[in-house]
Amino acid sequence: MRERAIGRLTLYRRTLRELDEKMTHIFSHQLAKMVGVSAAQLRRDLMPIGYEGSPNRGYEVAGLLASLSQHLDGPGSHTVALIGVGNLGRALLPYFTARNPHLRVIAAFDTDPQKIDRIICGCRVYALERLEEVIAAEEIKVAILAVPRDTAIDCAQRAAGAGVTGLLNFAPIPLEVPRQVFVENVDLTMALEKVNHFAQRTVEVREADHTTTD
Amino acid sequence: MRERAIGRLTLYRRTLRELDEKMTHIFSHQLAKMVGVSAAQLRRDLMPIGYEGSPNRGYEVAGLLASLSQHLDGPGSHTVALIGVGNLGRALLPYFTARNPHLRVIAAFDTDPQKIDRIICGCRVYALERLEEVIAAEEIKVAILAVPRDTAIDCAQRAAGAGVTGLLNFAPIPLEVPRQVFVENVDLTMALEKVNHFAQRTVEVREADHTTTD
DNA sequence: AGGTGTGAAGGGTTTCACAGCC
DNA sequence: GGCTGTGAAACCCTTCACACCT
Repeated sequence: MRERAIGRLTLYRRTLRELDEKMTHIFSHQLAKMVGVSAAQLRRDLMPIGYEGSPNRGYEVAGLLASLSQHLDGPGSHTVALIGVGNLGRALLPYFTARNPHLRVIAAFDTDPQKIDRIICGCRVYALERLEEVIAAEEIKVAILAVPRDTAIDCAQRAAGAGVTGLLNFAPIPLEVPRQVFVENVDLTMALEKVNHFAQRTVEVREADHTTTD
Repeated sequence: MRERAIGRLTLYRRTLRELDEKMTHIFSHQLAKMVGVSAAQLRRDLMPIGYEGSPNRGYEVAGLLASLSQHLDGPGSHTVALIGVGNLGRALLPYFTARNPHLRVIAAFDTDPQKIDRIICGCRVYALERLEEVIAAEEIKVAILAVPRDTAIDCAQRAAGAGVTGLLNFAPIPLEVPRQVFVENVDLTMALEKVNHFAQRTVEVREADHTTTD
């Protein structure tokens, strides 16, 4: 399915999980508003998963939830590795652990001897050398890459070699992995600079408005 | 300009900054590869900023850098506020501080009395009540929102009311701000679940490949 | 020959608008 | 009447292809 739409499906699921057992049915425009999309878009996103609502009751919450989970989750293990337990990694660990019991970070890797073999947020930190060994043994398919830029490409290749097929990459550098490995880049600095650009533009627009309003 | 392209312009600038004084000229395909985009896309992204390269030398690094900065940065202050110094916020502070000397986080806000009035990474933490006061006094236009979901909408509105025109939002909820305020949403849980989905799909594809290859 | 700038084509995503249904 | 599912249109973004330049 379309890349963008998959992301939104996870938002629908997340919202529905909290609604479950508070209400049994929901209309597209209600759910859409909670997620921040248009009703038309929600309905279109739902089309490929084949779950149908009824015109006068909307969607059955439990049923839609089940259908979404079936399409979003594969048959796999739903375990995740965290590569790099630095400043950012150490924050991501509790972040994901607290939020999503369905996707569990079960192994972390770092080079710092101070961190190796410690357990952080219920997750053991291994020496980076053991990356392939642990990922293969645990059959981990998803890795979060939060290492310094210089080592990111190497780490990504090693993870892919050990069986990882999905990477959430925080390093600001293009990875080089086999075609079938899915990479989602999150570039926080880019995001902040983008916000700054449009924020500055708004200032100009406001000032322009002032001159025309005066 | 187009939303996506602006993001990439920041990547070109970041890369060029490191190249500066190591080489004086660069071709589109070289820079494009470093950033992870196609050469055609880079040239198209550069079109609106009006900086022209020469066919046999490419782009002059210093000149392009200056031109990019002129278009990306407005006339404003380039200061940022961090709202919410919890698990994620405490990581973002050193992250941005270490990376980007041009955009400085100069004020943070939290409700935890333990944190208030302390200085973290050179940034003072204020009581959340003083949000409007400090943002207005410092003329901050950009804020990073890293508060719990329940308080995000309120914080965003207060920030916008105090003069913020750009928000980098980590809370998984749609904000409600005036039209002219630019919002960039970063939903880490969505990103991870998206990766998981495609990672699982790849497993299936691989297995399908196996059956056809056998 | 091997670059750049750009019109035109292509592909993906979102919105519109409406038939069909309860 | 007000909802759903969906073809069609609109929009945005990326790639192609090529004239032009050195």
